[in-house]
Amino acid sequence: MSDRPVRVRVAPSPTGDPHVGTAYQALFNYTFARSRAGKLILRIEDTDRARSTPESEAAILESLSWLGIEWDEGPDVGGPHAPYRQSERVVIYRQHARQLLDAGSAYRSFISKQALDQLRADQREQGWQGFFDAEGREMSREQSDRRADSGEPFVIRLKTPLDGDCVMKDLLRGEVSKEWAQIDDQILIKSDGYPTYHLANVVDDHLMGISHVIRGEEWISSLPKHLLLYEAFGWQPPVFCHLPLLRNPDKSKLSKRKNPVSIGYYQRAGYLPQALLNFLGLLGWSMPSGEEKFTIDEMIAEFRLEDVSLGGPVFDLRKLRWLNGRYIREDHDARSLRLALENWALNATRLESILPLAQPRMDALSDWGYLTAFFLADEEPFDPTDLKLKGKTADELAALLQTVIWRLEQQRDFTPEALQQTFRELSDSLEIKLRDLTLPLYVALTGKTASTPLFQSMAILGSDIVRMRIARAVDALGGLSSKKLRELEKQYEARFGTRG
RNA sequence: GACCCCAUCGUCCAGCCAGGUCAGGACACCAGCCUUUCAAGCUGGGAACACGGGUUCAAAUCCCGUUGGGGUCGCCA
Repeated sequence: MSDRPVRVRVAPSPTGDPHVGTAYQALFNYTFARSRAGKLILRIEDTDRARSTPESEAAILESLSWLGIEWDEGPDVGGPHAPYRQSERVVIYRQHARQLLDAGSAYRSFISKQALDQLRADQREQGWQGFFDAEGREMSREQSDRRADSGEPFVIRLKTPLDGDCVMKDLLRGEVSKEWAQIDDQILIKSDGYPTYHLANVVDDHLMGISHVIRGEEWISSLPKHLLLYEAFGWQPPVFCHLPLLRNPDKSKLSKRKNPVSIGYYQRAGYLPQALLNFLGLLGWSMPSGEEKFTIDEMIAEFRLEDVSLGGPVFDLRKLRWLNGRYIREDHDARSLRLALENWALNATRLESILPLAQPRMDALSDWGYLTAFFLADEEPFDPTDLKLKGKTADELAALLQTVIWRLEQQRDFTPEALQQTFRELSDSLEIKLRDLTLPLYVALTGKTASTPLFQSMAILGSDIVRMRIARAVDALGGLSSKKLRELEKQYEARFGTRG
């Protein structure tokens, strides 16, 4: 299988902000592909039709391009295996699911979602770790067809062995084995007719000729299901390589609650794409020479997949900042730095969007600097004692600001009008006067109690920086315990529906 | 909780696979130098093989156990 042409893929799910974890996976896939004269395929895994959005997909492509990751095939550039968006390949998955049904490797399950919980609990009680639908497994094909034809809702499940071991091979870990009894009969086709990740990724990886699946460690526990699918189809599986997961400073899986994770944030905060990519390359891998500053091409020249280390690396912002500083100091003269600055934010368009907000507050041209500096910053320092809301304790305000962050996470349209609308609704439903609600936000966002108009300023700052600054305000107020957070989340969902 | 993965300075890595130099580099931290200040730069410093058993003349390196961390246990990916 090592003779096969190298074809790897990065397969993000367009369900939110472009994530640095995606960039990390993309970098290693890209580097591996280039080092082996192979191809990188970008595939959009949008089979979760409730959460996938075109905006998110566009943002992901844009972020990866910004970083300098180049893919050879993808939804935007096409390729011999188009389409590269899973929502456009549903027919293919259904055909393959049918094939599995015919072969007896999968079965229809007619259990309702409610009954499912009970059944699962029962099986657990009997000491069964996986899950299977005995009725569905036994059901004759005729009966199964009849019930399906009559319009009864169903899912298609993979028929997993009830005993024995599954022996898997991981490029970095060697052989890993797991009891089949631990593995549930994975749903392949959901009741909405869309495939789950497990089916879609195996079918696509095969059809697209993927030679190596390089993905996050979180997938290792579902590898048996994937392997079983390859076997059921009679396909040769690719080489699997699970990369460690990026971590928060407390070692938990990198999450937006504890660390900025959106690529867009790093862009807006003034990090250079080369530096961010270089930094990501330092996590789990190093140059043989020990040099820590390197270009992607230099990395490609030295990269060997088997050299990746397995400890979950902490995403250390301080080191990223240092590296970024080296790029700024070592790779630029005044002219090219000016260009970088213009490219980043110091350009006519951005300035002309900011200026109308400052103009009414300017008596001299020199007022411009202090009035608008916060537009061009990452963090904006504020006086924590300014962070208050009439009749609310610090804890209550923290909770309130967290609610605002969640609400903003769902805000696709970040125009002043849309933001105003959102905040009016927020103020109504929280029964807080809009004036009062916005005051702490001025402090968090602009560093001052009085500044340029909030919603217009927010629109210019952009969602990533806005949410980060509010999150920092929450921290400044003492933060929220995880218990408190869970409570708050419940209240939030009761009030505004489920969050992303 | 069950299963799986992982384990070198606070953090990121090198060393491990082919046991044998004071365990090396970087970030951060501290000190000094340079300097009109602050950075940057330079020099130096403190800082780790999780623990316990084996195997061996010899273990960070190989094996087992313990502990710790992480992941998974969805009609999310």
